Amino acid sequence: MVTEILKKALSEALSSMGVEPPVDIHLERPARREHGDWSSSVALATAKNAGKNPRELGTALVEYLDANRPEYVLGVAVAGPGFVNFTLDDSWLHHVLAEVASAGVDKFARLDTGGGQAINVEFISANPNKPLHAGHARGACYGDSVARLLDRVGYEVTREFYLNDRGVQMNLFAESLAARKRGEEPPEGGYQGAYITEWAAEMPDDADPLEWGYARALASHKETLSRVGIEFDVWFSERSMVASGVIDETLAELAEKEVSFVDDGATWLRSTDYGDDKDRVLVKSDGELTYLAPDIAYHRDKFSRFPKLINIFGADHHGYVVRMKAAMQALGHDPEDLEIRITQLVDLERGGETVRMSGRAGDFVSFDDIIDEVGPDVTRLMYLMQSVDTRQTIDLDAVSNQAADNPVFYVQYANARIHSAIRNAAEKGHPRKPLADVDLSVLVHERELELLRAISTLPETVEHAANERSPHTIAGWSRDLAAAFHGFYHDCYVVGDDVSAELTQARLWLLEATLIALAVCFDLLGVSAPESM
RNA sequence: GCCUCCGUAGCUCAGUUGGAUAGAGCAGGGAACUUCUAAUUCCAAGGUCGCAGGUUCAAUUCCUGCCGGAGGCGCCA
Repeated sequence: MVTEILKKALSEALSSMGVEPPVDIHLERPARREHGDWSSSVALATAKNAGKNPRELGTALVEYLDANRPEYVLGVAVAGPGFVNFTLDDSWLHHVLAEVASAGVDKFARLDTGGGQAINVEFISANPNKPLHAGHARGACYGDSVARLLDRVGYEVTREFYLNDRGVQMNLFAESLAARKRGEEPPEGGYQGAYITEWAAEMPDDADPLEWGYARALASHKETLSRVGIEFDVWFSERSMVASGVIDETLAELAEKEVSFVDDGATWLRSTDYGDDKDRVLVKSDGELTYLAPDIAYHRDKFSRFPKLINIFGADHHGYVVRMKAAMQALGHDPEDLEIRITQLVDLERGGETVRMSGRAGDFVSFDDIIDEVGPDVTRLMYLMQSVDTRQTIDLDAVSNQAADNPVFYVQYANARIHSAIRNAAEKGHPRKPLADVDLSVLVHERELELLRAISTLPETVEHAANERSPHTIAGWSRDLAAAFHGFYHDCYVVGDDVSAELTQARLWLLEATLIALAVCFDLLGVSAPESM
């Protein structure tokens, strides 16, 4: 990689003048083209320790590098307060193209920063007593895409869904189903949604409402998730922990480590010792478990299976973060190994009017409703376009009615256009030749180079997105790539009277590299890559 | 009161370990199709990066305080 060449050259230049090079020399792509292809602020960063003026150090670096030109470097200049700017021969981009084309979708922008470490990503974990609703959708799309990113950078990823399949909520659910089955109203505090009535009608007369309802809800979850390409590796049952006794084991361990205590007839977790603002009840004075006890047992179990856990929660569960980390620390785990990501809430609007997520009758906008309305690809993309740190407002009319203005279509349209151009070239007698037989150096149009520059940034973008758990970075990048492609497509014909056969071949490979980059993005985002639209 | 997130163009949002003249989309203004999909492209316009301090050669970015918005703080889950 050219960045390695430049870093090495900078390091040598610093050493030659007696300055200790930093461990990681920072290279960046200047925002402005006149600042060259690559830039380093290393002179600014090291000047102080070297006891030199940044600009003078930068000038000295440039003199050395000018006399000892690294590969690809056409020119090197000092600018501003001491930036060292490199201008490269276009051939570096031709080499990028060759590398991308030979790597293909599987290998391009696939990294090994994870080193094969096992990692567990738990997300959604909605109660198995109702269909998934709109509130689950953001966490679902985000969690799955984070898992895809981690997989791409070399982690062994397990997607896990925790099922709260016992307790008060499940009993109320069963009673509500049974009541509807008898043609009665659900009990006090029961579930009022229309889906209860629908499911009750499906339920056989001799079915156990709890077991049947549980299975029905689970099937509903799986069906909805499969529509947007989400599959879980593990569905972990809370009940299974009661059966296996690990909840009691966990409580015993907490007691043994003296991080729990009994007061007022209840058992408490001494979470204030670990930064919580109050201690939390594990076992109520009536002997019933709080939600916390099984949850701690569950995370204890996950740690027995994985060295690293990621949980994705909605904003309404953020209070849970401190106490769960406290519990894990109390059990002897490094709280850093339990990473909890919070997704902020989503407001749905229709024509500027807020859509109520759940009404008095217990009805709500379901995840399925959204997929029905805008389709799976738009659903995923609209949730992934934006950082989960910000509250999101989605106008369903805007994303469905004005589909033409939707970024999803903009990016997918690029994919379709590429396939169209390839088909056209083949029909006009220009099947693509093997890469080795094609001269890529004929790609000199600014649009071509711009597209190649864009493609070249995908590996670092994937690495960043994975590290930051930020799929929206990929969504934004794919938009930029599509823009670079559309610009190229507009100005550069692949086949035409003014286009030589050699140039057609080189451009066909440029299309191939663009397809590869798009395919990587589509995979990470979980959307489809249409060959025509 | 405490905790989390947010505050950047008219609107929705990016902004990569702090970097050069802060970027996109949409809306609004002006252009471009005899050839591969105009679901496109190009040009112009649009900014007190909430406010005030601090650290730094350099702050939208880091720190502190304040203002504003959202959410959470139960022997509910």
